[in-house]
Amino acid sequence: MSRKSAGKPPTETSDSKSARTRERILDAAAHVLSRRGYAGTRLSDVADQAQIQAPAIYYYFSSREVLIEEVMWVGVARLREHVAEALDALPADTTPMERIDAAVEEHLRYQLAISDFATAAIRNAGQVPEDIRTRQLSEEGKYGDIWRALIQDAQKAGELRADLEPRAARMLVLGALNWTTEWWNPRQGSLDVVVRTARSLVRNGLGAPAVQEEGATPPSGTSRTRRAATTTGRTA
Amino acid sequence: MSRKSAGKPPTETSDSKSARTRERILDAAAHVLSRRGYAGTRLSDVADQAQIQAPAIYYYFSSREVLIEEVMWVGVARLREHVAEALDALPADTTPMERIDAAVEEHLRYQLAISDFATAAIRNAGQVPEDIRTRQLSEEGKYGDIWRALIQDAQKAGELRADLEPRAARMLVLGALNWTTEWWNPRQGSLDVVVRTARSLVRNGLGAPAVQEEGATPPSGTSRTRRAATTTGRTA
DNA sequence: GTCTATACTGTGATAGAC
DNA sequence: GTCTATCACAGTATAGAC
Repeated sequence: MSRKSAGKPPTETSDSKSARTRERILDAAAHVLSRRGYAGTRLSDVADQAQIQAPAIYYYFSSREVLIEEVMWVGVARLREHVAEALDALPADTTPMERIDAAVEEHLRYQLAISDFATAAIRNAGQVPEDIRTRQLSEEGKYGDIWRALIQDAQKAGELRADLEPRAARMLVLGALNWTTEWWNPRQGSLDVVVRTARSLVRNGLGAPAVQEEGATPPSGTSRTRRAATTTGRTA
Repeated sequence: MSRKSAGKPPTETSDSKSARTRERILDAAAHVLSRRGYAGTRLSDVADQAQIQAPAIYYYFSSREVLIEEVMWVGVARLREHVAEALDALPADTTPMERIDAAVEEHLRYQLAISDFATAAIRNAGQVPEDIRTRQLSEEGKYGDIWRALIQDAQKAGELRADLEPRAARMLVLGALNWTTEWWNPRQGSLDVVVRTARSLVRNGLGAPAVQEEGATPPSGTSRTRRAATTTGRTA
């Protein structure tokens, strides 16, 4: 909310050519930022990637810093919105552990879909200047809150193993998920396999052994697992 | 192995003043590299941190790139050596899952102890130039091999849950561990708690439920857990 | 071994044409 | 809206004093 773009940026959220160019610059910046890092991100490279000339960037973003900050922000904010919506769409009687299961899947699929933004935000979190970092931390905090609640609910329901410290458990799980951008590659193994393994790892890592309800969340098949646990019950 | 340092670097591995200065520069470079990133690492900042003047760096390292590459290399290599030695010290009858348990603990404790080097290697893995990256990947591969073997052994022994894809499981676990440098802070919760939570998470996440052998690896107490599973059996 | 002084290169940002 | 031209500055690397 309240991106502090310069003074002239064209009618935001419109679908004009201008808005599309702006989005192209943002995509290009995410691409460069994720591979070259904060200090290594040159506007000339962003411009090349976006197929415009460097000075044109200043028409849409008031400075290099503002552009980079928006990329980092988008990386976390879109992920949070996506996961939050998916969780809201779950039926009311979904158990805490099933909700965690769904969050793992949605986080992974979305993060790997917008991997340039996610990777940019992840890799550069600790390398940006203080002022960007402060605002970024508050955005990351919002996403962390979602997971804090998920785990707290599981704990209250007695579904969380007792020897786990909630904060450490949460960060370890998020670490496992975030790290996927560093090694997963669409050409090297299917996404479904990663999702299935991650769900299993997290569910069994956090939860008390077994006690599987009927039909709820079977050990999952292979590919069509997708929205098994998340949207299935929508009609129920 | 075979660091390609310039032409004059003083009698390596000696404990001369020269060798100590070299180590100070390396530490300083790790410090700066982990917070500023590859492109943002300025030799003047490294020099400030090491309490020398910038040009003095060139007496010990032939170029900025060589210095940075050595930092990245040290980050992974020392971790690998540490974990490998700890695993070798385990008694011969240690079960595969107990070995994984020990590896988790050793990885965490060592990584967080040399966090500047580890963080530098982790954050910049995807941002360094192609040639450094290539050599770095081979070093990371060696460490990955250790974990590949650990998980393969567990699989052969039937201790690994069947719905886990070995490679994905390995990378997810390593991600959870690596990511700790991003959030763990000595002043914010004890290391023992993190280690205990991580061990529990991984053991239950990877392994078949329960089937706890007598006395082997109890759910662990609180702090003195340290070398419980790792060195205990040294005499056995 | 370490410092002072300096050459050289590359990049962020702006002014102003089209 | 986008480009050409240009400025100012930061940072690597080296030569050479001590």
